[in-house]
Amino acid sequence: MTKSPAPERPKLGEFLCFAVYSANLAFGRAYRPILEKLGLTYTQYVALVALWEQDDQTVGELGEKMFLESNTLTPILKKLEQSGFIERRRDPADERQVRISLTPKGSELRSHEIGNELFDATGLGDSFFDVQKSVAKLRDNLMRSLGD
Amino acid sequence: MTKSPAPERPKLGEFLCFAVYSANLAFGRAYRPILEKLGLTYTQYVALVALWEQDDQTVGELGEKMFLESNTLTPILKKLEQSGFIERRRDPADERQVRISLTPKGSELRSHEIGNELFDATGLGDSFFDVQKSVAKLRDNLMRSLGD
DNA sequence: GATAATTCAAGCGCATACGATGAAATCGGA
DNA sequence: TCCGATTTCATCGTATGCGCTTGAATTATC
Repeated sequence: MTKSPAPERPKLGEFLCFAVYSANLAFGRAYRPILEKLGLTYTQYVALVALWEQDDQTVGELGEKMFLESNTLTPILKKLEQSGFIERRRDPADERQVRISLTPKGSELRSHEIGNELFDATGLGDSFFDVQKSVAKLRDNLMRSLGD
Repeated sequence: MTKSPAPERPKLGEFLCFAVYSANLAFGRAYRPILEKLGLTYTQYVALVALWEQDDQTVGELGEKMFLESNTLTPILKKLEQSGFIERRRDPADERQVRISLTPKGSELRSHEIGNELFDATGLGDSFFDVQKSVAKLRDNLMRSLGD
């Protein structure tokens, strides 16, 4: 019997899901020392970025952009409120909704350009934006395939 | 005073860190329904993949490949042991180390080709492997930059 | 051969992340 | 108007993920 051609099973490092999984851990660790001086966690930072793009959002809108449910977002937003970066208050027109808005302290942070500090660390050079687009596309495709 | 040209601050979706962050969430959700039929979580699955590549590793070696610390890995491995996928036992030569090895049940799972089921869902086509390489490179660059 | 330094897994506290559920407010049809 | 369905946020339980610390075992040094 001839030995099978051995389909060369991919090694762990070659799995895309694993690459994304570990790259996310790497980003978290790279950001940690920068953010912890500001008293922020990585997820809290992402929430602030979303609010810089569009202030005064409801919990649901913010969650849609961050791909998070309210049950995950609520404790994070309460922390950001405690730290004085944001305000949470019920919408008078619809008391079911909680609107999130930046405080001056939260807005001010925007000028720190934290994200730019890590551009070099990615080592991607000119392909940075291509990778960014590809990964975003990957995410959107996966999300869409879940809706079926 | 002339209005500044507005450096066009990147929107949230344009941040690479956010793309990776959300793509990781998307992968987790895509894998969940497949894996939960097998009684596995996403991280538990990644650990099994690492063991398929190389059986009989120590907790430390496994953690190095998965970019996880032993404190994170230990409870995950205990779950996998309870579920009957792996065995944990102290290395007689160095009793500090715990060696992890696959049970028949754990090895058998390899033939399910779970990863292949999601290839189409990524919608990347031929660029799949390019993206995989880019993201792995990104991760390695970030990790290396942390060592400085 | 005793002691100090190192290594390694494990325990603890905190912070996400998600499914299931609950509670309050709103909406919509009879 | 009234009552059930829906929307929206919050709570609870479980599972990662990390920094810090602990305790056991090995290695290095004298």
